[in-house]
Amino acid sequence: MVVSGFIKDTFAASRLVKFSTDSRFINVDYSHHILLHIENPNGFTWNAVMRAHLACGSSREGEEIHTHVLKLGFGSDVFVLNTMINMYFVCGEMGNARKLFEEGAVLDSVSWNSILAGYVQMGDVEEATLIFKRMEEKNLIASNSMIALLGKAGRVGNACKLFDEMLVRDVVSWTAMVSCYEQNEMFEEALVMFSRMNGEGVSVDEVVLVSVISACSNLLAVREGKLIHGICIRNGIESYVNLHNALIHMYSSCREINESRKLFDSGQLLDQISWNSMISGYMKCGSIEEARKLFDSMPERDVVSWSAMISGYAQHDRFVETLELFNEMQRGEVRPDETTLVSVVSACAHLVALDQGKWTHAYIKKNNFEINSVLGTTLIDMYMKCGCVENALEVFYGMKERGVSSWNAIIVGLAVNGLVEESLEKFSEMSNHGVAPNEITFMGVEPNVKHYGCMVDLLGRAGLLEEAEELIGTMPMAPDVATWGALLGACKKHGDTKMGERVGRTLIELQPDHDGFHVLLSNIYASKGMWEDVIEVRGIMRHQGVMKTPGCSLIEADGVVHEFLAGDTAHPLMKDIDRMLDEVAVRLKMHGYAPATNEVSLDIDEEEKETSLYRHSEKLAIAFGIISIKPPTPIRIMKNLRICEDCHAAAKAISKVFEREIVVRDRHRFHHFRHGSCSCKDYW
DNA sequence: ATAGGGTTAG
Repeated sequence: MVVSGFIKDTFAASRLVKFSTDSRFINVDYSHHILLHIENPNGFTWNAVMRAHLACGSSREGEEIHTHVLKLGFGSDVFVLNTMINMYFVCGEMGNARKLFEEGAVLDSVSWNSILAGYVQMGDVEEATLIFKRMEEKNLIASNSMIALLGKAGRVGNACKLFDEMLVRDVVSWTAMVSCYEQNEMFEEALVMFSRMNGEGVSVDEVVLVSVISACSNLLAVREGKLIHGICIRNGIESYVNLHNALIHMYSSCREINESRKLFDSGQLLDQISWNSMISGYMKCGSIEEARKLFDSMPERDVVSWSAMISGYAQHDRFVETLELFNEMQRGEVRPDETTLVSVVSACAHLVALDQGKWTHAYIKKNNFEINSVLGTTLIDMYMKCGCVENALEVFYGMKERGVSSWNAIIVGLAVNGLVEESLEKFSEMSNHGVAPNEITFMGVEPNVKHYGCMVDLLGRAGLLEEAEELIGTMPMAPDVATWGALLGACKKHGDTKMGERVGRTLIELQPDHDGFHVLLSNIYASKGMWEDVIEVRGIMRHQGVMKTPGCSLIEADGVVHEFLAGDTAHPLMKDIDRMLDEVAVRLKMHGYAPATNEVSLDIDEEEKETSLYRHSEKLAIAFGIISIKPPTPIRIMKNLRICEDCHAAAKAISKVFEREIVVRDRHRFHHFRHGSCSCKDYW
């Protein structure tokens, strides 16, 4: 369209500008061109021009026009003002937008909504909330956008409250709530919200349907999915392509891949996402060959199509095909991206294909791919599985951002490669970096609350009491008695009365009938001369009828199981055992081992301490073992509790001096003592 | 005329 001469009709000119911005041929220059030919541009015109700048995101030229607008006196046109606010925040200049807003002589509800929308789009909850609070009239649009913002910020409670307080709600308000739940992985609540919405007779649209179908996919709720599919059909919007794709995805997530295929075959409107969804659907359902057929027949393959196939092969342990397809991909036009490479590196890790792995790493570096948290973690895993600790560390140190998985990969990898100390070092480094460990951090096998217990114990023994307590605070499950017990023991050992008291009281609450914790707490008080507290704890014990159960060890000799209790003298061979204990003491002393007289026993009363030091059940059992179990059979002792520290020292000494192998099994693991050392160095 | 909600593929 050519504009010649001046346009007298301002309205027509403005429409022309608007056309240039609304049409697909957004063109700032063209709108300027028209502007030059307009005799009397009005607010409408300037607004249209501002919109052109808004659409192009060119704030510098926008500012020029802004100045011009002010000069001509259109600064007080509220439409122009609002569009300028909008333009500035689209260009990321909230400062300018805010300045306009605060200085604006005429503000209407749209101005308020616009400035609010700016902060909402930036995700700035604090500023948005301030603006929202300042609004005299909390209109529908502002409330809706606040709900969406709160949802994205994870503040579900605040979003609900706002929603409940609204006097008028429309489909957008409900959609904001549905998606608020969804984004916070509260999928059931999202469905409930949708059915409440239906109950109130609010008419649905494709936006809310797409959102709620996604909730069904996540819940694998195919029954509800089908109901919603029916709603789509009744509303005549089932062929809306996004909705169509969401349904295809929903059915394949629920393993009804044939339903997906029906939709796929019936769809007049298929896009790239439809094809890719179908392929990944087949992969998810294990129909690898069907996925391949579809892939081979695709009119156009993008990086997602390739990645879907490559990662599908990797997820089904078809690693050779993973690498083959990746090689085929490189012969074509489509470039892989970070996600593709994760699958490839992961396949290398499983195949322990170090050469291909190294090649892929080099490829990543050469092509300047960003080694993000996921890709870096996969590389670390690959190198660790191949035993290349140095390469893994190099990747680790080169990473900009490290998630908890990255730390896990390095901690577990080091441990698996036998570098236990380095692994533990990384563990404490992880805490220093403010990354909370998860279950996997505590080894690749059977991660559970016990691993926390071990780690708390380990940290506690090293005197890192605060770290140990912090670790308990980050546990994803409720800390059990053993975990708190480990920390209490550490408090006792390192003389932290304050923490010990806190932990001891927690424990007593948790398990009021446990004898050991009462005694331990009372011992902690006793060691600090806090006699009144000692008396109180002893009083609680008496009051609750808590009896101290003695420690117990079992040992088998000639097919007979012998039981020893701490302080127990009932065994028929007790005289021999006593004699042997004396001999043990003498021989140990001869070899320079000091008798453990200054060790305070953890589970024995103060007054019993003197007499029972050598009557710990394990020590009795060891003495008995030396008498009854002929070498070279190891002396095998079973403890139903954790073996205590002075016993451990004794076992080490005895294994050396008496040249006997001793195996103690507590409820966590086996402890082997040979030639004066223990197998589990990491533990003690 | 200007302001609000969403999702689907690796």
